[in-house]
Amino acid sequence: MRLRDDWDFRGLVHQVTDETVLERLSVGGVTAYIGFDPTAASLHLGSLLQLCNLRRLQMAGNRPIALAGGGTGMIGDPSFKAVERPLLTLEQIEANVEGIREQLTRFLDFTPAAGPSQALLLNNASWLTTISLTDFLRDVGKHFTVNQMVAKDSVKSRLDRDDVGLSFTEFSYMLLQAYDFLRLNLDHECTLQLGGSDQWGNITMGTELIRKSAGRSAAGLTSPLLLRADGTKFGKSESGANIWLDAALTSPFEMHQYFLNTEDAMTPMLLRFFTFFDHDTILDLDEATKAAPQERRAQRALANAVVTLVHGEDAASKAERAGEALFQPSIAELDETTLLTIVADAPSSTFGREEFAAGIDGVDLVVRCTLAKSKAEARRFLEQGGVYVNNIRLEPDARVGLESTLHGRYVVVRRGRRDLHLVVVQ
RNA sequence: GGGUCGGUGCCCGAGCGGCCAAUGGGAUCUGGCUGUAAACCAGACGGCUUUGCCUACGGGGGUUCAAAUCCCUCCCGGCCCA
Repeated sequence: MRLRDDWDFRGLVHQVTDETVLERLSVGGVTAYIGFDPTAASLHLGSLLQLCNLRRLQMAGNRPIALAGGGTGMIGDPSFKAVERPLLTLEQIEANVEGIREQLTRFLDFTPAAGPSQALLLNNASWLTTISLTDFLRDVGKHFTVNQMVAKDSVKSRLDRDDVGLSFTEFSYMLLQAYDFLRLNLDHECTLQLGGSDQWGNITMGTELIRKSAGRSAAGLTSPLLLRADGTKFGKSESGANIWLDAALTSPFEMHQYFLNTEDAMTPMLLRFFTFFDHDTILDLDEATKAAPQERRAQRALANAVVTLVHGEDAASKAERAGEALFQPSIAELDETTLLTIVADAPSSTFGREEFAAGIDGVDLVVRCTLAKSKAEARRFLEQGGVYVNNIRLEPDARVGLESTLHGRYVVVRRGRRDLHLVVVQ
């Protein structure tokens, strides 16, 4: 399968600077890069598409470069951002880059075994923090006019607003990213930059700089922005939190559940973006959703594929089994080992046997399990019928005691559809 | 530095002396229907020792029986001028 046909099928291409890009990628031997912002110590689902794209590139015989934005992270990309962002400290950024490095290795082959398509991880701090201001203004700034910079869609909305402004610092960001591309082009023969469609403006600044200052040609390719059917941004949990790739921040179980709950309309797109299934498999799954949506075969395949990719096969099958058992009332009939496997990812807390024997008030139980932020909230959940003990709804004024324990010491407390907590009585 | 407009709960935004824990929208949460979806419907949405009390409308101070609302001052932001 040629990369070009594959990417067309999957709808991975939004814009390209020229039509030869996909052709060259299909042949192989191209060095291409994507930048990752070290705004946190872990990447989240927002970066998943770009990670997959780099992986696809490499599989087709090209060399991927993951560029950690240790230098640009100090400035902050204003593209399509509504407000100025707080600056991160150098120490924060360095720590974040370290965390991200680890995650990239799951997607890309950084070993010499990959030969000419061996992946590289670079940090733009190495050149951005050492170039002098005057050099930068002469060598980079001179090639652009403020007129064109102001006209960029990515900053236009900020300039048009009358309640917030755009600092010079953030405004300069696009020049830094352009310079990154130039450096990679000169030092690593990198001729292509990929990104989300919001990066188009920054990418073309780079290709322009390379043409003007080095007289070389370079290209850009953007992927569509991931939107949910209702137009909102993809990749946040129900509570608005990010779904992280770090298992310590988002358990494999949560991630699995997230994809399992994908609405039908989104599933075909996510299968194309985030899995490496062949086209027939994908078309079959599309068909399965139409024929028997309640079975959610496509969602299951998607969830398993993504969790396997990010956390490995073991974690994926564990997450799947946990989900199956969790929503059955038969939880009380599970043997101890199975039960513990299922709730392994859930947060847990320990209660003393004596206090538990006396019976715990429902409100206290929910608060101590951190399933509610306050007693008022806990009361609300109870009154609304949103608290379950061992999958059985807990009445508002009920107490929970030893008779509720499974195997003499476990109680599975659930808040709402899918917020779990394991109580261990000691 | 000068002028001017503004800073309200997660976000947007109304209120402009008491009827304000603060209209409305969004987000979120819980429930219902379903398929552990989507859409839709209903309810909730600062805290507590919960018919009451406490904390909150950028910070501090003041006027008043009473302030998110008036005054002073400081901080922060937008725009214009220098």
